[in-house]
Amino acid sequence: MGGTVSCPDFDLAGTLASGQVFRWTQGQSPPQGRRAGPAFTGWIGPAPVRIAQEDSILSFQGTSAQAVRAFFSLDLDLPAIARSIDVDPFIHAALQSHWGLRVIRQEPWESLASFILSAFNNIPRLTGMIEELSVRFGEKPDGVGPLRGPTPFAFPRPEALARVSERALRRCGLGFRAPYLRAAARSVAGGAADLERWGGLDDDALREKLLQIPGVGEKVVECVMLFGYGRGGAFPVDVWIGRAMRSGYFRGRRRTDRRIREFARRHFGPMCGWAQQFLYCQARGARHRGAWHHQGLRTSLEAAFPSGSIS
DNA sequence: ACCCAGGTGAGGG
DNA sequence: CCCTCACCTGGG
Repeated sequence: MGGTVSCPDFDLAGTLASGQVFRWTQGQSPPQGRRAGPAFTGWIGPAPVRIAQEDSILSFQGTSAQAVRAFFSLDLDLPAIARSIDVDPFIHAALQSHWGLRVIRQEPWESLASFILSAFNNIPRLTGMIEELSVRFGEKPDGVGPLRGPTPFAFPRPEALARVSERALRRCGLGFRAPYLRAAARSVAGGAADLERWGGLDDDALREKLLQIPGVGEKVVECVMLFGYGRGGAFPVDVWIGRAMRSGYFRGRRRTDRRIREFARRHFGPMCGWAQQFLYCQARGARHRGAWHHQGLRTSLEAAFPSGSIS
């Protein structure tokens, strides 16, 4: 299966690099075509996929156009979302710098597991852990031929991980996260956590349910809601967003994550999760450009968020 | 060698 | 509620 889909207001490379998903890699050779961008390989649900962008056209192999659209939220109107969250100079700058960024919708289980593993971790290591788990416990779909990515193994199903000992999980480098992931897998596999059915719940009910899963706290809940269930009103506050928000909206003063989240929901409205993604990339971009290594935190954030503070 | 990382859960104020 | 702290490892 393969084909093309139209993708206005979309930045494939930027979206895949924005810390929402951890199993996509840039392929070696761009597909034929003068203005084609690099090809990426990864997974959309159970299917290994290869995909490349040329202007406003996405060409892909391995899955359906509908799956591609859903995965990258191409069915949503980014300009409309942007207008709704474009309420101050900080977010405005972030929207401009990262135009085309979209919130990805991946499977709730993979999202849940990935963000459980993100605790007190860094992205390179997290990526390695997920890779290791997939190689050892993921299924290999039949007929993985021409579009084989880095790993011909799917992300492990909860049933598979539920059978694995904590010790074996630790051997994948999970450290103290091993019992958390194991407990979550057992909870899902055993039916106590019915991720599929929970898709029908409203935000508050879903939040409450997810929070009961072992190893899942407020931050992970928001990530799963945003990246796994497509809930635009979720607002994960990680260290990067925390810094950015304190700097931009609270004059650098301490605020609890909860307060930051509540402020963001009021301030940005029902699609605040998208604002989060843009601000996250903006804050992280400042670090990648070296700002935080060579200057103080405050000054670098001012570089990342060029206007004066509000609120 | 040394520091630190996209958090959670437990304990106490 | 809010604050503090320990926590497995391996990238940088």
